[in-house]
Amino acid sequence: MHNSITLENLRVLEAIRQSGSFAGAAQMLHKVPSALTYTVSKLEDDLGLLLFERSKKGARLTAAGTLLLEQGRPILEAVARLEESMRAFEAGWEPCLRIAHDVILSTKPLLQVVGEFLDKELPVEVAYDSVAVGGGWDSLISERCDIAIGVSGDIPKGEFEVQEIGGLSFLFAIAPTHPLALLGRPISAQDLREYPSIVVSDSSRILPKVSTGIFESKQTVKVPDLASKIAAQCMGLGVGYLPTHLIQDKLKDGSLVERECEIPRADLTLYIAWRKTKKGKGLRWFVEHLGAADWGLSRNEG
Amino acid sequence: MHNSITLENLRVLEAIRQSGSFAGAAQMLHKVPSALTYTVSKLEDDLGLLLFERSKKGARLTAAGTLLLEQGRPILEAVARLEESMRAFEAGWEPCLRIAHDVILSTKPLLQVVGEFLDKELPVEVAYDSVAVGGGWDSLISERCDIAIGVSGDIPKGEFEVQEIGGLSFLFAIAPTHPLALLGRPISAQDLREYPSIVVSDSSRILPKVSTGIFESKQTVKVPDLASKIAAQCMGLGVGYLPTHLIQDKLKDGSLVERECEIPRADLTLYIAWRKTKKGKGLRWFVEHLGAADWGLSRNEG
DNA sequence: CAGAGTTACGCGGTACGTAACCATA
DNA sequence: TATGGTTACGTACCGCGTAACTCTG
Repeated sequence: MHNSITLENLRVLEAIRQSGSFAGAAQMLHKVPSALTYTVSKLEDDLGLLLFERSKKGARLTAAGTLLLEQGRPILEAVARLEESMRAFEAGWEPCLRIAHDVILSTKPLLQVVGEFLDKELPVEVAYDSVAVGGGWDSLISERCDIAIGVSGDIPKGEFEVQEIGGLSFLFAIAPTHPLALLGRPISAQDLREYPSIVVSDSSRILPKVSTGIFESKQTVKVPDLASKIAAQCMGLGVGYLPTHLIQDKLKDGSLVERECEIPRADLTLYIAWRKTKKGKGLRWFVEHLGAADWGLSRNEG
Repeated sequence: MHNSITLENLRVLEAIRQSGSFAGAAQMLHKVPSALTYTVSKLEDDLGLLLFERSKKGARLTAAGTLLLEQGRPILEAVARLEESMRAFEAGWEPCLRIAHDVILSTKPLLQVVGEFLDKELPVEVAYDSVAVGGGWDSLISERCDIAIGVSGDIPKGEFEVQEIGGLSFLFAIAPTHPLALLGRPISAQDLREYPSIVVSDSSRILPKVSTGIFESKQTVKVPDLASKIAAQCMGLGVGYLPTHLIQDKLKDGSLVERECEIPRADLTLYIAWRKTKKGKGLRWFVEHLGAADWGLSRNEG
């Protein structure tokens, strides 16, 4: 009476319902009709309910049978998904892959790669999160992600592996109406002190704070992300270096103009990074495809 | 390799996880440890994955085991619910009970009874729907509900059973500012023709339309439900009979006043109705409790 | 040695195949 | 007679209990 419902039972019921007869279901399941008679009869008197109306022309579900299968079908589907999950896990596909994406990079290439991955219809859940400039290492170290895209600078030694995805250069770009744009000569440190700078807040929680783009300015405006910084500089709120690849269109339509600045901003090499211990196929696949994606950066190779 | 996951397997895994050891789980399941070793080992090499890290102090789930059980636990719960459903069905509780509630009645007693029923924690889904005045029979006949509350008039013969819940009387009640309120004498049919009537639209789809409260008026305003009709008459938009029990407060605070009208409106006896063929315990229970509820109607009995 | 897990072995039940039987179109 | 369901019966396997072994605290 207890635990009489098994997955095999449900599969048998479902097969009978689908084919409309015990005989048809027996074929589907590579069994003989008498086996199904046995199984169904046993279940029926375990439950104390008739599940099929038998006729000489086939079998149809009773109300009880319908109720059972209506709730049973989703269970079978869940089990099928679970089996698929386990097969994938056995084949080396991790059940979940978390990607941290530095906002300094466009999301388009990432989304494209994610889309390609989803086409494989694997039971691998992909989660991605945008992190502030420089937040990738932090996310990786604190195990909030498995892959960080767009990390740079010193590589925390030992447990991580990296792959270069390109170089990032900066331009000192400001609104054409800004006083510094009209200067007519290279901008000096002295000039900079006279005007506010726009600074992206660093949301890194573990690594020491690395302020990117801080000049010695009399005022600074903190903004949450690079898009805001670009917007702020377009409005002439302040000045600062911006990643070349993100402001091509702004330079073209004149929202921003490039100026020479005496305080240089070193080029940055960006990487994808992940833990050496993680060896899932999903991670491999993503490292490979993210590495080959076009992030709009300068590349040394090819 | 296929269909290696069974409910019994999952139950065993869950017991081991809970107790933290094969020995403890064996006790829980009234089995011997070797049985679990057998079961788990078999599953493990069916899946090709280690599910537990065995130590001399117990057993802990591996990543694979965690994945399996994380998806497996909801499946076990679903099966438990399913078994409960079947037990209830076997005991005579139908899986779903649909109640049609005539808007002429307050929902409060209904909700109270539904609340009591839910306290029994049976796997019976209760659905209720409000139907327009007189829509109960229609809903019942077309199998859109199992119980109709507040039906009246002729009883479609044969296949239905009914139980009286009380009588419904009507008052000719209108806004105190309405010209007919100031008439100073009983209102005649002639008087009525001079002013708009408020009529509740009948949403009945199968039975012939029975217009409730249609006078021969030069104008009629169709409203979707009784609440709207009351509101409309309070605003002086028109006149008509209203159920006594629904306008007690309006009469008390003076939003409506009662007037005598020469065109009478017969009292109505209201019933609960259901199909004779339906014999579920839920239906029984609801008929009994809905019949005993206080609908604010006049009762003949005790 | 107490308590964990595993292995070897034997038994009982049960799910299933074979086969014979019955009923309908 | 072709098709579908049931019953009777024999069997193979599988899950489980018994028992002996191993390892740690």
